[in-house]
Amino acid sequence: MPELPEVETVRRGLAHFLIGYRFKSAEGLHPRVVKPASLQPLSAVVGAHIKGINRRGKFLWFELDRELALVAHLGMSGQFLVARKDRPAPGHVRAHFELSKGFKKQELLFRDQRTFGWLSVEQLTDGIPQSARHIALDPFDAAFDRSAVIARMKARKAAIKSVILNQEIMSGVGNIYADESLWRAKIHPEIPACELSVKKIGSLVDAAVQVMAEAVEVGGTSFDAMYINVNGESGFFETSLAAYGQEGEPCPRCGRGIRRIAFGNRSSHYCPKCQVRT
DNA sequence: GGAAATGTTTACCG
DNA sequence: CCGGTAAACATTTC
Repeated sequence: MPELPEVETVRRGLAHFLIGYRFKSAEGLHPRVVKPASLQPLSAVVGAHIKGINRRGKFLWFELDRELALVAHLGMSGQFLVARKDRPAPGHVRAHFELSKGFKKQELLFRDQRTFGWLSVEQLTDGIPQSARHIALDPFDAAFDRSAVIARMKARKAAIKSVILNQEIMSGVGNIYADESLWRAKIHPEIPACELSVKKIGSLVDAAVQVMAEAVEVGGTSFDAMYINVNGESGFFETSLAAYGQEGEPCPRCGRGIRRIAFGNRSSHYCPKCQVRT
């Protein structure tokens, strides 16, 4: 379930287990796993040393000791698994990597049921891969400019929910955290952004940061040393969601039933009492 | 059988 | 050109 907190959890897991390792093999196992814009096949990373794992919004990349980076987007269902050879291979494995560091060996799998995720080999410009150049800073980036982002949001006529989801204004928020942030800030998802006060938009941005930070906390504890599932499943979803997926459940704040409405191809969930469209 | 599912890109329209 | 919406991508699960 990859939004920023899940991708960050994956990033931490990969960094924890793989920094310092060198790629020994790299193999795509599905015709669409390598993004068409990739400069090279996955084999271009063989021999490269992993210096770091970086992230912007929901984009992830392996920083290597060469010009190129291995970039990944998890799409809707992508996962990285640091697997063990003595365990059975799971289904839907789209790419396979072998790594080593001295005597130590690791096996990395990229799994993706729905195949909206991808991998690519790209050039970095100012440390950012080509495919993420248009993605705005996420709120955990040291250079994130809160008031500039709020001002850009305020200038939009579109519904606030599509504005908070716009990865070119602020990155990282997906459908789940959008609904949770709007619920926390008590904002109806369909209000045009320009009709909200700067203060109200500020409270929404703060709510997004807060809810995502809480999710990262929970997600960061889920590693299993034996069969390392670096997919960011956190347990956060079942226990802590106030609005998303809670249609008909009582609002944790006021007890009113959470309502679900259509939003493009998916849904918005909100409390009809706390989040009024004025 | 139908509906819905965490995301991004591209096409299209006004 | 811009902003905004809708569809497309594929598969599984409820």
